[in-house]
Amino acid sequence: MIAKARLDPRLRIDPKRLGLRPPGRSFFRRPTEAVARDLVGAWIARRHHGRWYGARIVETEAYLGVGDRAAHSWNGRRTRRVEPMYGDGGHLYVFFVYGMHHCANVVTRRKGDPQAVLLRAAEGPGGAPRLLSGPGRLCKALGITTKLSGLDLLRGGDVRILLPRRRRRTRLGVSARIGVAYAGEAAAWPLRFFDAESVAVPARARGVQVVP
DNA sequence: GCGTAGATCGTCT
DNA sequence: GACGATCTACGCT
Repeated sequence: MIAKARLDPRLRIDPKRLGLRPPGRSFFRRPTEAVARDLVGAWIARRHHGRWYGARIVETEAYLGVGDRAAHSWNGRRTRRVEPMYGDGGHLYVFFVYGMHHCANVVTRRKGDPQAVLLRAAEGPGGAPRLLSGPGRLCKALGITTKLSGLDLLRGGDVRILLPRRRRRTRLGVSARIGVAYAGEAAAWPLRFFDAESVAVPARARGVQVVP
Protein backbone atom coordinates (compact mmCIF):
# COMPACT_ATOMS: atom_id res chain seq x y z
CA MET A 1 0.00 0.00 0.00
CA ILE A 2 1.18 3.49 -0.79
CA ALA A 3 1.64 5.83 2.16
CA LYS A 4 -0.51 8.94 2.01
CA ALA A 5 1.39 12.08 1.11
CA ARG A 6 1.95 14.10 4.24
CA LEU A 7 3.19 17.61 4.73
CA ASP A 8 5.79 18.38 7.38
CA PRO A 9 3.99 19.29 10.62
CA ARG A 10 6.51 22.06 11.19
CA LEU A 11 4.76 23.93 8.39
CA ARG A 12 1.37 24.02 10.11
CA ILE A 13 0.05 27.57 10.42
CA ASP A 14 -2.99 29.45 11.59
CA PRO A 15 -3.26 32.28 9.05
CA LYS A 16 -5.52 34.37 11.29
CA ARG A 17 -3.21 34.07 14.27
CA LEU A 18 -0.33 35.20 12.10
CA GLY A 19 -2.33 38.22 10.95
CA LEU A 20 -2.26 37.15 7.29
CA ARG A 21 -4.76 38.33 4.72
CA PRO A 22 -5.14 37.83 0.97
CA PRO A 23 -4.32 40.74 -1.34
CA GLY A 24 -6.77 41.71 -4.07
CA ARG A 25 -6.37 41.05 -7.78
CA SER A 26 -4.81 44.49 -8.27
CA PHE A 27 -1.78 43.42 -6.21
CA PHE A 28 -0.87 40.83 -8.84
CA ARG A 29 -1.67 42.98 -11.86
CA ARG A 30 1.09 45.47 -11.01
CA PRO A 31 4.46 45.47 -12.79
CA THR A 32 6.12 42.08 -12.27
CA GLU A 33 9.25 43.46 -10.61
CA ALA A 34 7.13 45.23 -7.99
CA VAL A 35 5.16 42.07 -7.31
CA ALA A 36 8.38 40.06 -7.05
CA ARG A 37 9.79 42.48 -4.46
CA ASP A 38 6.58 42.54 -2.47
CA LEU A 39 6.29 38.77 -2.43
CA VAL A 40 9.51 38.65 -0.40
CA GLY A 41 8.02 38.64 3.09
CA ALA A 42 4.60 37.44 1.94
CA TRP A 43 3.36 33.96 2.83
CA ILE A 44 2.37 31.04 0.69
CA ALA A 45 -0.37 28.97 2.28
CA ARG A 46 -1.44 25.46 1.37
CA ARG A 47 -4.50 23.59 2.51
CA HIS A 48 -3.96 19.85 2.81
CA HIS A 49 -6.58 17.47 4.20
CA GLY A 50 -8.37 20.45 5.68
CA ARG A 51 -5.37 21.87 7.48
CA TRP A 52 -3.32 24.92 6.63
CA TYR A 53 0.41 24.79 6.07
CA GLY A 54 2.57 27.69 5.01
CA ALA A 55 5.85 29.52 4.84
CA ARG A 56 7.22 33.01 4.51
CA ILE A 57 8.62 33.68 1.04
CA VAL A 58 12.26 34.84 1.12
CA GLU A 59 13.44 34.60 -2.49
CA THR A 60 11.74 35.35 -5.83
CA GLU A 61 12.53 35.99 -9.47
CA ALA A 62 10.63 38.09 -12.01
CA TYR A 63 10.04 36.75 -15.53
CA LEU A 64 9.00 39.52 -17.87
CA GLY A 65 7.16 37.67 -20.61
CA VAL A 66 7.47 37.96 -24.37
CA GLY A 67 10.52 40.25 -24.28
CA ASP A 68 12.41 38.17 -21.74
CA ARG A 69 14.50 35.41 -23.26
CA ALA A 70 14.64 33.59 -19.92
CA ALA A 71 10.85 33.35 -19.69
CA HIS A 72 8.93 30.33 -20.94
CA SER A 73 6.62 32.78 -22.71
CA TRP A 74 9.50 34.46 -24.52
CA ASN A 75 8.66 35.62 -28.02
CA GLY A 76 5.03 34.79 -27.47
CA ARG A 77 5.60 31.08 -26.99
CA ARG A 78 2.25 29.66 -26.04
CA THR A 79 1.87 25.97 -25.38
CA ARG A 80 -0.28 23.87 -23.10
CA ARG A 81 2.39 24.04 -20.38
CA VAL A 82 2.80 27.84 -20.46
CA GLU A 83 -0.88 28.64 -20.93
CA PRO A 84 -1.46 29.64 -17.28
CA MET A 85 1.06 32.49 -17.71
CA TYR A 86 -1.40 34.04 -20.16
CA GLY A 87 -4.11 34.17 -17.53
CA ASP A 88 -4.98 37.14 -15.32
CA GLY A 89 -2.69 38.17 -12.45
CA GLY A 90 -3.14 36.01 -9.37
CA HIS A 91 -3.04 32.60 -11.01
CA LEU A 92 -0.58 29.81 -10.27
CA TYR A 93 1.82 28.50 -12.93
CA VAL A 94 3.66 25.28 -12.08
CA PHE A 95 6.13 23.51 -14.35
CA PHE A 96 8.27 20.40 -14.12
CA VAL A 97 12.05 20.46 -14.75
CA TYR A 98 15.02 18.12 -14.86
CA GLY A 99 12.75 15.13 -14.71
CA MET A 100 12.16 15.51 -10.97
CA HIS A 101 11.45 19.01 -9.71
CA HIS A 102 8.46 21.29 -9.78
CA CYS A 103 8.65 25.09 -9.76
CA ALA A 104 5.86 27.39 -8.59
CA ASN A 105 5.14 30.80 -10.10
CA VAL A 106 2.62 33.54 -9.41
CA VAL A 107 1.22 35.05 -12.60
CA THR A 108 1.31 38.86 -12.82
CA ARG A 109 -0.17 41.63 -15.04
CA ARG A 110 -3.38 40.99 -16.95
CA LYS A 111 -4.84 38.28 -19.09
CA GLY A 112 -2.85 37.98 -22.31
CA ASP A 113 0.39 39.44 -20.86
CA PRO A 114 2.37 36.32 -19.85
CA GLN A 115 4.56 37.44 -16.95
CA ALA A 116 5.18 35.71 -13.63
CA VAL A 117 7.20 35.53 -10.43
CA LEU A 118 9.08 32.33 -9.57
CA LEU A 119 9.00 31.44 -5.88
CA ARG A 120 12.55 30.31 -5.14
CA ALA A 121 12.65 29.88 -1.39
CA ALA A 122 10.64 30.23 1.79
CA GLU A 123 11.02 29.88 5.55
CA GLY A 124 8.71 27.67 7.54
CA PRO A 125 7.32 28.88 10.88
CA GLY A 126 8.99 26.08 12.83
CA GLY A 127 12.67 25.98 11.89
CA ALA A 128 14.03 23.54 9.29
CA PRO A 129 15.85 26.20 7.26
CA ARG A 130 16.53 23.96 4.26
CA LEU A 131 13.08 22.50 3.92
CA LEU A 132 11.89 25.10 1.39
CA SER A 133 15.24 26.49 0.31
CA GLY A 134 15.15 26.31 -3.50
CA PRO A 135 12.27 26.19 -5.99
CA GLY A 136 12.16 22.40 -6.14
CA ARG A 137 12.23 21.93 -2.39
CA LEU A 138 9.62 24.65 -1.87
CA CYS A 139 7.20 22.78 -4.11
CA LYS A 140 8.01 19.44 -2.57
CA ALA A 141 7.51 20.69 0.99
CA LEU A 142 4.12 22.20 0.14
CA GLY A 143 2.93 19.42 -2.14
CA ILE A 144 2.73 21.65 -5.19
CA THR A 145 2.74 19.88 -8.56
CA THR A 146 1.69 20.61 -12.12
CA LYS A 147 -1.79 19.38 -11.23
CA LEU A 148 -2.26 22.76 -9.53
CA SER A 149 -1.02 24.78 -12.52
CA GLY A 150 -3.63 27.31 -13.62
CA LEU A 151 -5.28 27.55 -10.20
CA ASP A 152 -6.72 30.94 -9.29
CA LEU A 153 -5.02 32.00 -6.05
CA LEU A 154 -7.89 34.37 -5.29
CA ARG A 155 -10.80 32.01 -5.58
CA GLY A 156 -10.62 30.05 -2.37
CA GLY A 157 -8.51 27.16 -3.62
CA ASP A 158 -5.95 25.12 -1.70
CA VAL A 159 -3.05 27.43 -2.49
CA ARG A 160 -3.07 31.09 -1.52
CA ILE A 161 -0.77 34.06 -1.19
CA LEU A 162 -1.21 36.01 2.03
CA LEU A 163 0.28 39.28 3.20
CA PRO A 164 1.25 39.99 6.81
CA ARG A 165 -0.68 42.82 8.41
CA ARG A 166 2.61 44.20 9.62
CA ARG A 167 5.52 43.76 7.25
CA ARG A 168 8.77 42.69 8.90
CA ARG A 169 11.71 44.97 8.18
CA THR A 170 14.33 43.10 6.19
CA ARG A 171 17.22 43.95 3.92
CA LEU A 172 16.25 43.26 0.34
CA GLY A 173 18.97 41.76 -1.84
CA VAL A 174 18.94 41.98 -5.64
CA SER A 175 20.88 39.96 -8.20
CA ALA A 176 20.72 38.36 -11.63
CA ARG A 177 18.51 35.30 -11.92
CA ILE A 178 19.79 31.80 -11.30
CA GLY A 179 20.12 29.13 -13.97
CA VAL A 180 19.29 31.24 -17.02
CA ALA A 181 22.74 31.56 -18.62
CA TYR A 182 21.22 30.62 -21.98
CA ALA A 183 19.12 33.80 -22.04
CA GLY A 184 21.64 36.22 -23.59
CA GLU A 185 21.42 39.78 -22.25
CA ALA A 186 18.41 38.89 -20.13
CA ALA A 187 20.59 36.58 -18.05
CA ALA A 188 22.17 39.62 -16.40
CA TRP A 189 18.99 41.53 -15.62
CA PRO A 190 18.67 42.18 -11.86
CA LEU A 191 15.37 40.38 -11.39
CA ARG A 192 16.10 38.15 -8.42
CA PHE A 193 14.98 39.46 -5.04
CA PHE A 194 15.66 37.99 -1.64
CA ASP A 195 15.64 38.59 2.09
CA ALA A 196 19.36 39.08 2.70
CA GLU A 197 18.96 38.09 6.35
CA SER A 198 17.16 34.82 5.79
CA VAL A 199 18.89 31.56 6.59
CA ALA A 200 16.82 29.91 3.86
CA VAL A 201 18.47 31.94 1.10
CA PRO A 202 21.27 29.86 -0.43
CA ALA A 203 24.94 30.75 -0.09
CA ARG A 204 25.23 31.94 -3.69
CA ALA A 205 23.24 35.00 -2.64
CA ARG A 206 26.30 36.36 -0.90
CA GLY A 207 28.31 39.20 -2.32
CA VAL A 208 25.49 40.67 -4.37
CA GLN A 209 23.93 44.07 -4.25
CA VAL A 210 21.71 44.83 -1.29
CA VAL A 211 19.08 47.53 -1.44
CA PRO A 212 18.60 49.32 1.89
C1' DG B 1 34.02 25.68 1.09
C1' DC B 2 34.02 24.58 -4.06
C1' DG B 3 33.40 21.99 -8.49
C1' DT B 4 31.59 18.27 -10.90
C1' DA B 5 28.56 14.52 -12.30
C1' DG B 6 24.41 12.05 -12.42
C1' DA B 7 19.59 11.49 -11.83
C1' DT B 8 15.34 11.42 -14.87
C1' DC B 9 11.30 12.83 -17.90
C1' DG B 10 8.08 16.39 -19.84
C1' DT B 11 8.30 19.51 -23.36
C1' DC B 12 9.45 21.36 -27.62
C1' DT B 13 12.20 21.12 -32.16
C1' DG C 1 16.70 13.79 -29.85
C1' DA C 2 18.25 17.52 -26.80
C1' DC C 3 17.85 19.98 -22.87
C1' DG C 4 16.09 22.23 -18.76
C1' DA C 5 13.69 28.78 -14.12
C1' DT C 6 17.22 21.78 -9.88
C1' DC C 7 19.12 18.99 -6.22
C1' DT C 8 22.19 15.71 -4.10
C1' DA C 9 26.24 13.18 -3.34
C1' DC C 10 30.87 12.94 -3.58
C1' DG C 11 35.73 14.22 -4.05
C1' DC C 12 39.02 17.61 -3.27
C1' DT C 13 40.99 21.75 -0.74
